[in-house]
Amino acid sequence: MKPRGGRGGGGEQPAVRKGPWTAEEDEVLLRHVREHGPREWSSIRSKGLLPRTGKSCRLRWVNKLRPDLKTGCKFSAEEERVVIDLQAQLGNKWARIATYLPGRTDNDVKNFWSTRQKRLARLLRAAVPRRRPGKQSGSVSSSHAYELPTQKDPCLDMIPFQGTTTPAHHTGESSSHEPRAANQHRAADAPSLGAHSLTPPPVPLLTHGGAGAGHGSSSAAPTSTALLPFDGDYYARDAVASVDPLVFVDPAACPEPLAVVPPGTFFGLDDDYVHAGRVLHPDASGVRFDDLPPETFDFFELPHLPPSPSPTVGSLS
DNA sequence: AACTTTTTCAACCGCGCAGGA
DNA sequence: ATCCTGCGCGGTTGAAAAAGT
Repeated sequence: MKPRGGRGGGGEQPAVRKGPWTAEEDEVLLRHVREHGPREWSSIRSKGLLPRTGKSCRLRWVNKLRPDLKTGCKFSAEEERVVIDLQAQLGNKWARIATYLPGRTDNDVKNFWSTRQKRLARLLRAAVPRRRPGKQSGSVSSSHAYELPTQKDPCLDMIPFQGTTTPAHHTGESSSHEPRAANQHRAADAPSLGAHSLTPPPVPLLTHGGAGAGHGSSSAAPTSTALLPFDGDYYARDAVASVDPLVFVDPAACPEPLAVVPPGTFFGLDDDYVHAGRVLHPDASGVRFDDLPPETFDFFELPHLPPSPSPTVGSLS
């Protein structure tokens, strides 16, 4: 990464430096925080401690130097679930979502989400050319039993994390994931949340159209709402095992299935999908309906969905 | 081994809000 | 009431690293 060209700073202050931080700069910043706390960012430059803007200093602290950060570890299954659920409820309120994830920053969450979106979009795009829009209702792939999801399709209620919840799933199996503990400890930090895990107050989760949900369309009145318990691991892993499946998993992040989409829930998955990228197979990357941007579903000719609303989240905002 | 593609992550930018003058 | 300043947030960019061919 080459340093990006800086602009001249104003007045007598040294030119603003941009680009990667050096260890020396980090040290200066840390010292400042030690002495003054994580504030007065602007004074760092005005005092000539660093040729960095206050914003830059704050960002560096928040994203890299804070002592409580989880660095270098991928999002766990639990964290993924939290992000996905909260994104569906809050929209792209990354900072807010990050408060539910100890050791994660808004930048982490943002990056995680956008990576996911890109990956999923790419996967679907790779698959789309096989079918042209229009005309072929229900003909996703005649050689497969899968059906196109429609907004009314109850299958959509099977969208992972939302419809697959079963009370019986809570087996503690997932407790092997360290994030559980993390979330528990965080619960105390999130006053607006209830006690269990991150447990936000019951908020209607969108249970249809991953398309909408994926865009933080919390204000888009869900056609059906399910007040899910927001249980620590409502991945229905147990149920998962009994359903066949397209178990979408990110093997790197989670050794266990995250969720399952029974046949027919998704779309005609054929070899192309597999070829397109490690998906749709028990060892595939995490793919969930509600991850997908609406445009991803254009191809399915879903009824027109309202534009992604601003995340007016009733009980969480 | 070399090259290409994809993913990850650090950092910047612009905007909006809040608080103080 | 208005302006200014600092801060925080969300979106975006681009380099480095990893994975794939």
